[in-house]
Amino acid sequence: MKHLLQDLLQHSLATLQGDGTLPGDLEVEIHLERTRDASHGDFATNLAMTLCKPARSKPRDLAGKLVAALPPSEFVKRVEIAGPGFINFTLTADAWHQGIDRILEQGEAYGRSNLGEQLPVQVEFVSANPTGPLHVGHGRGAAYGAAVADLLAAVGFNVHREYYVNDAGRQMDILAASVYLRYLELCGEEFVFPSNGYKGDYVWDIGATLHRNHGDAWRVSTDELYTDVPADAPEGDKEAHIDGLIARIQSLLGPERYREVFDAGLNEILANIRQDLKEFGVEYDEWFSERSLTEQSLVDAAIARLQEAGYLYQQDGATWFRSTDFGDEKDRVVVRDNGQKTYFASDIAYHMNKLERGFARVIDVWGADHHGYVPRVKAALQALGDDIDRLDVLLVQFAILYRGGEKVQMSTRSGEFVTLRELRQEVGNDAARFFYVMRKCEQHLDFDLDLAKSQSSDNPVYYIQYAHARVCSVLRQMQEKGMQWDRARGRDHLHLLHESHEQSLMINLSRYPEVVEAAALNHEPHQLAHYLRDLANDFHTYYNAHQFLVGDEKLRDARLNLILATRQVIANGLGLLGVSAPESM
RNA sequence: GUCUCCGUAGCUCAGCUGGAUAGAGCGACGCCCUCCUAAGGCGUAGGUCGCAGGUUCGACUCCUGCCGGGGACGCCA
Repeated sequence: MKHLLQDLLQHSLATLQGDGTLPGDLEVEIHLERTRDASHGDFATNLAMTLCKPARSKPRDLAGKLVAALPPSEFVKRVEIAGPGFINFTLTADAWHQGIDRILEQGEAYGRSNLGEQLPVQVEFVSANPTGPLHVGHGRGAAYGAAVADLLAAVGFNVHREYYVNDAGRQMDILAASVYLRYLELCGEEFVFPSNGYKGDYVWDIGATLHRNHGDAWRVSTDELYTDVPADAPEGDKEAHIDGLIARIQSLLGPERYREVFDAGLNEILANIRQDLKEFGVEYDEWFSERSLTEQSLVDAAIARLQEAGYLYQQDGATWFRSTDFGDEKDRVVVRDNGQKTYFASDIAYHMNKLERGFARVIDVWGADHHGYVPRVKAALQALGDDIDRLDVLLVQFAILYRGGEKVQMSTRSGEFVTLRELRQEVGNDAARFFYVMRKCEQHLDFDLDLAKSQSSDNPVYYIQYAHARVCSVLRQMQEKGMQWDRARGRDHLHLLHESHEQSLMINLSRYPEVVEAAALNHEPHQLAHYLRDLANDFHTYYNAHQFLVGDEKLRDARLNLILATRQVIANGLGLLGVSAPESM
């Protein structure tokens, strides 16, 4: 409907450009908005106000000319010029009625479009290190990333969902060492577990599996293990301690056995993460291995390209990237003085690879704590001659859990954090998915566990789902009463719907495609969440005010068409957010 | 210190990329089922949009500077 009016205005503009009222080379975006006040009609545009300068005419005069040049349309009931120069459109009842019919006609496809023209877009999200289970912070990235991806797909982009698996690097070595130490403990060795090691119970479990498979065959004595290993904190340096242990374990086990320990941890935890996300309704097209970058020498290739471009230099034994040339605060190390490449180096290679894969747009969903990281990644891509406008980094703030009005304390230290799985078990997938995307991503999220669990209208998820279930319930009642719904009869009598509740429901239903479009293009699923709440409110109000299963079958079917259309839109909208639409509650 | 996000009703937040008289929910108060789920609905009260400038026909929205709060600033990943 919005696009139709925009087309009409486009014609009008072309006419005025043709007769010289407006400059012919003018490129204008027609801004059309829903009116807040019914006395201003249904849609309004400020076109005449924005164009009065190039037209060198008064806004209201120009508005008059624009209106005069509008092609006629069966859906436009009235066009008025108001205020400083707004052009207000009032649509005919037919226009709204056709909208209802289109929803029933299109069903699940209602709200989808081909705006994206199947342009390939990559959305990379979650990408948590496989060093432990996903926690509630990752959950927000998962729900948000999945919703953004689904929204983009809904408006016609060819979306590629990807998880970057950090299966290389020091943190994974620390995990491997932690697993092996737990294994040694099961063999009967006694020592103080490193302060920097991973202490979660899951590390025990992996160590136990290792012990089951190999018995004491891979055991080494504590004395042997700690030879030449620097002391741990507080006397010594915890980083040097863990690095020393890793090196010692690597040499004692040899490459093959070490790799098995390493992979035991990696595979177990990654499998857990995949299962968790799958149960959360989050699916990926690709799990991209960091290790594969190294194996294909892509990291070396990236460093070589930066070298050729002249942006690398040596200092203090390390290799630095001159990111300050591109606005970063300071230069960054890509190869450490010990010869190890930094995480940043593989990230350059990864992003280079992403762009080479031909995505028109690459979207990274990161935790907001990585925000300082954005300039250096963009700097690297710029140095490599890539178009950094193809990369969007969306930063997601952490979620803070509240229970009984109190903040739930969490710390990643010593494994004391709430996992995503625990959250899902406590409040359910639907509430978790919805609550996570209720707020703008860059905003701190106060996640009220009690509210998420409550089955009342206070809880927006239940409120919306209940609207859906109520429509289903009406249909069940209809059948019990032996009534039949005839969609065509309903369609032919939509003109009987003249209650104000019916009108506002129809108007809101017609907004849905616009909401999906805006939510997708702005990467703001919360817009859809708020819309659905509003729509459900319209429905509940209507439900309370009027009986649907009335004796007059013409009116009854018209009303059923309207509420079935409502059900469809709620189901479609919830679906895009990964929330179910139950038939009964 | 630098960067970044935030500041709108008592609380939690919207505000459609600059529009017309600033909106919801919760909480408070007062109401509504011989009726398709009261897991619902209606009404009332509640605001110097942090402060001060600027940009213009027009600012909650954009710019600058303050004030207040969260977060980030490693040869970690």
